[in-house]
Amino acid sequence: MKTDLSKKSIPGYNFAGIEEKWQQRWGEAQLYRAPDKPSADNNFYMLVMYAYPSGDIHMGHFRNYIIGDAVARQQMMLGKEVLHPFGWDAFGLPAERAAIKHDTHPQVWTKQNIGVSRKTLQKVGVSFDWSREVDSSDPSYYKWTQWMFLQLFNKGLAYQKTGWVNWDPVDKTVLANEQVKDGIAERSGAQVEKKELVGWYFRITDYADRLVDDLDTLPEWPDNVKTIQREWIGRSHGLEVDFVIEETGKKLPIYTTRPDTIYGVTFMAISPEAEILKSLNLDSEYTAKVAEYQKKAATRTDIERASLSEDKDGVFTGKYAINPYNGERVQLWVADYVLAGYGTGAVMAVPAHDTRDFAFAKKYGIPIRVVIHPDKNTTLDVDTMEDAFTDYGPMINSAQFDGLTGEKALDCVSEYAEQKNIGRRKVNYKLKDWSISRQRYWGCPIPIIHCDKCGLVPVPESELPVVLPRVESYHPKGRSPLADVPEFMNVKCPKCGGEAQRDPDTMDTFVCSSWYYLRYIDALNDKAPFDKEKAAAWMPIDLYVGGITHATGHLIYFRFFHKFLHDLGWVSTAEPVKKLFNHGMVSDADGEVMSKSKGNVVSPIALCDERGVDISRLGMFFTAPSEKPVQWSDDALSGVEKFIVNKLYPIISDYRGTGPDLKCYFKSGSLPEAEWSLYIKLNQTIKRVSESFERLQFNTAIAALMELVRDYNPEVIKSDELNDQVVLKTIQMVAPLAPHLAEEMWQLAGFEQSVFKSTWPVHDPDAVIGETINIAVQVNGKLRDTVAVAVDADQAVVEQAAEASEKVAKHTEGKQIIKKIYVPGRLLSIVVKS
RNA sequence: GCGAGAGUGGCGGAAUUGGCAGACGCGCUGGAUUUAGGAUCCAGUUCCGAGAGGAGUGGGGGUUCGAAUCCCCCCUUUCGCACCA
Repeated sequence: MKTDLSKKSIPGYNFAGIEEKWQQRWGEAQLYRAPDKPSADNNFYMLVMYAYPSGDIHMGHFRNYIIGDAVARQQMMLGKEVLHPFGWDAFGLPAERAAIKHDTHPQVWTKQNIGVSRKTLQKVGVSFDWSREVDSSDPSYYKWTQWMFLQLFNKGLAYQKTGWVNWDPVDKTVLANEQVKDGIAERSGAQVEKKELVGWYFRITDYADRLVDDLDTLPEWPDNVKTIQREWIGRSHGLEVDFVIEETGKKLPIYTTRPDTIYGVTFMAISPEAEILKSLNLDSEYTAKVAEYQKKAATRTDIERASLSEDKDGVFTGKYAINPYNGERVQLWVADYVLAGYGTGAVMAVPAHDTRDFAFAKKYGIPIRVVIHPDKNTTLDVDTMEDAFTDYGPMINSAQFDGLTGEKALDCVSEYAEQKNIGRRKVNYKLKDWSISRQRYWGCPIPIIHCDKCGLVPVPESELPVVLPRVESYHPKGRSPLADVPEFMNVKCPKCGGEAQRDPDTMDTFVCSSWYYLRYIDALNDKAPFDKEKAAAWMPIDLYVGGITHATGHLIYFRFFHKFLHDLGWVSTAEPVKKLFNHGMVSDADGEVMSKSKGNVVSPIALCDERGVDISRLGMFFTAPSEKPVQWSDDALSGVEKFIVNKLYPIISDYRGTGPDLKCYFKSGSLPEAEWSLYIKLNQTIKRVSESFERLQFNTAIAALMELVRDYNPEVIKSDELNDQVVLKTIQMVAPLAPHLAEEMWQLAGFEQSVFKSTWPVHDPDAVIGETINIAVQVNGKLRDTVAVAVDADQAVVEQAAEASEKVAKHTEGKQIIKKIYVPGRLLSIVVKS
């Protein structure tokens, strides 16, 4: 791929040589090395999600990282001190699985992959500061993950409990709710089972309110992510009402968001897993039936339960509960449409005003009582109702509350409960505490010691890290492989010195990724996870680029960690990230997600070897705006390849060597027309490209550069200064997108310093509009002609020009002109009466 | 089912706030050069029409001098949530 540049002694475009040369020089010059402690107001923290080292990076990573790279490089040119680090999310199940498959050790496998992936990233010229690289599976890192755990433990935010968990029967481990979708484990694809198990949890629910409320302080986060997080946290305001079990007088609290329907309760329903069920003392004729039902419910997965939503079933317990509002006695049922983990695990059932309760009541012939009407003049008839009426409306059949509606009704009914001490207002969340125990080997050990005498004892900070022992066998057995390693398990209790045992579980890898962005700031610190002052200077992250898949997982977890660290005084900001950007996914030409099993993976490294890094980058940028999904096809490269090889690179041979002052603007009238219009084109391009960068829409930036290069014709340019400004500023604008090429051209132009040390061009505000402009002329809203007028022409001049147009006259002749609307610089709209 | 977004040429996509729809690129057509063309250059390329002209941003209605852009209804599609009481 040589270009003939015979007119001057400029070598052809040899991308391989250029890439190698500059990657080496940039490395030597430590171009990407971020200052240890930046000035507080002139820094930019550019973060991309760190990578799971599975083999090599793929096109999705490539896209993600070149977006971040373009921003980082432009920020350098804007004079910012830039932190652009990278690292490895190195613990986790896939490493274990792959290691088992290849009969190697997870650590070996992981380190190998890190080596390969790092090399690829360096090869594609991403401007990471590798001196800050982190590896979450390295003791120097996970020492501090354990430290984080201990901080949470000390504040009572890390705790152990027995609970119903999501059990992955394939990977044989517990999963967090965030790792299960539609009852299917995200990683293994297995149907998740319910299991009652002891495990560690983080009390993220303590932060639920702040996690919701502070979303309002993030204007630069995409709305969809904020909405997803709000719904995931699922805050609702309601009332907890104490119903009473008739026989025993024991309280049976339920949670409702519709206190205004409380007089419509005709039965109660309890989840088969609910604790209260055990204390009911069922009569013998019901015990077996209920037990059988519980058993059946336990074998059903969540999806099965949900898919049966049309057909609700349950069993009567033989017991009754009393509604504290009206003293009514209602049947108590067990039904698996009631979730054990939400509210109190029991609900008041109002068939007339809840679809689920309605279906259930219909099935079992339970009475339905209407207590809300759509409005004052419409009444509902129980006999003809086909579905529940779930909207708000005036209360009826509700004693003293009759006539109240909506907000007011909720208020009064709640108020009454609190006065009579039969209930209390309550806020509930769908968000559950974060389950972090994993019964697997390849993870961060939990720094807790179990002592018969002292209970749960944290490992003293001075003894961190608790090192993950190197073991031969780590096959999943359903309990942690570490439990079978006595050298690891058996320790002395740090408190009493007696025999004690370590915790055999390892942590969810999302714990590791909840604070990695802070470690980058001070990656080599062995006295603390990071230095507070350095963090205060760099934080918050100015831009975080990643895929949307993390909206309910990582992006909630790490906000939680950050807030916790904020409370401890370790970080100065309440939120970690100022601007979040989700790039679109990369799929193959048929729209299929690229995966090894499908064999449709396009390797960025192969692409870059074949076509060159800069062409590959430009191809990816040009094919779609960054937020949209891309169906990758090599066809996307042909346009940008021609542009680079035939158009852009050769302009360096037109450089005349004046070394112009790039800050110097030309004055209107100082250049002949052709040159002035090129000067305007240059400045329009600078403006468009700069704006495109702000929106991360590199496709339009490239389009603008293509236009500029197309319009650039050195033969008609007499001013060497202008000519050279165009050449140099074009190189600068293309530099963040095609760094090697730009750097090479910059050097050929005679510069000794890197183009990334040069200053990003600023458009001349007096030169973005030409001397004459075209004004559109509409008649009755239809475009009839355009007229060219001087840029400073007033309405009268434009009207005159419009009148002179035959095309316009054709539509206005003999008609009465009602009005004329003039939009300065854009159009003239003439309204006529026909 | 609920919620949010999207729908523009053969294709990827442009069009800050309502103001010349289709920038830029791919593909395609014609031409030039060439032994050759999967190279390069020039011209053309939304649709209908020979032309004048007309239609046109998923479909239908509306607001406006003017709508891809705002409002209402419908269709399609992507994503999220999915018994949360």
